Amino acid sequence: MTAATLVPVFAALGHDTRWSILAALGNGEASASVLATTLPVTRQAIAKHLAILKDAGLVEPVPAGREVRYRALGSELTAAARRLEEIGIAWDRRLAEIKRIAEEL
Amino acid sequence: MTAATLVPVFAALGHDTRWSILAALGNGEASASVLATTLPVTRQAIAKHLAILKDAGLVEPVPAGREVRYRALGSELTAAARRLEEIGIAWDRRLAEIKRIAEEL
DNA sequence: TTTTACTGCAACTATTCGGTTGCAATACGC
DNA sequence: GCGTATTGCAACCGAATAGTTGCAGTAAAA
Repeated sequence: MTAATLVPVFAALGHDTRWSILAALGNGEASASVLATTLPVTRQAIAKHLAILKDAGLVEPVPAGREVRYRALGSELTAAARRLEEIGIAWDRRLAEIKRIAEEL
Repeated sequence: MTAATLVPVFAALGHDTRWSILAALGNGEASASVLATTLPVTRQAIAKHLAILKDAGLVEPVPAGREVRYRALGSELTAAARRLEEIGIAWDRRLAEIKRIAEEL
């Protein structure tokens, strides 16, 4: 996972409504119409969010008869998490190094 | 780290310019003015991004004489990464469970 | 003390984003 | 075949966002 693919993932995760959608999909696949019955926005708004989530690779369409269900994909999430953790550890390691040098003086 | 504090972190990470700033800070503390010499936006734009990053807890101001340097904090990043990984694993576990049930039929 | 460099605040602009309504197309159920 | 439910597309609107310029305040340096 490169940085170019990482940023859209975080952008997708940076909105409450999309977390609501992801949380709902955590209980199993659902179509935009079904999601619209429980969430306080219209089906079209949900469809847009699903497109964003799909482009980020966080969600996968599952055609089921005349409707299109969506499934939450955890793999992309864990991949992003790994990258995030690496970067965070690198920063803190640098901070610790600077602190160590400062205390030596 | 609760979901309410998690979403702003991802929103902050969902923009290229802010990643450029974070990458620059990864090489050590820097002020908005210094960052503006290398990045292709004005100091004021960088100052706004730094405020967003600070609110998300990703960055910390370090007053140094008449200037204000900023330091990248890895701790918030790793905390967010842990949460993300948990959620991703939970989703994939559910997917595997569904697949198992489907194969039993 | 005067100059200089750096920060902070405010106003303004253009674009993106989240959301809505309306309509066309299509595939299922009776 | 006919009605109905479901998706997809396009236009539109208001609010938020990313960016700019300009100016005032302030602290270091000469």
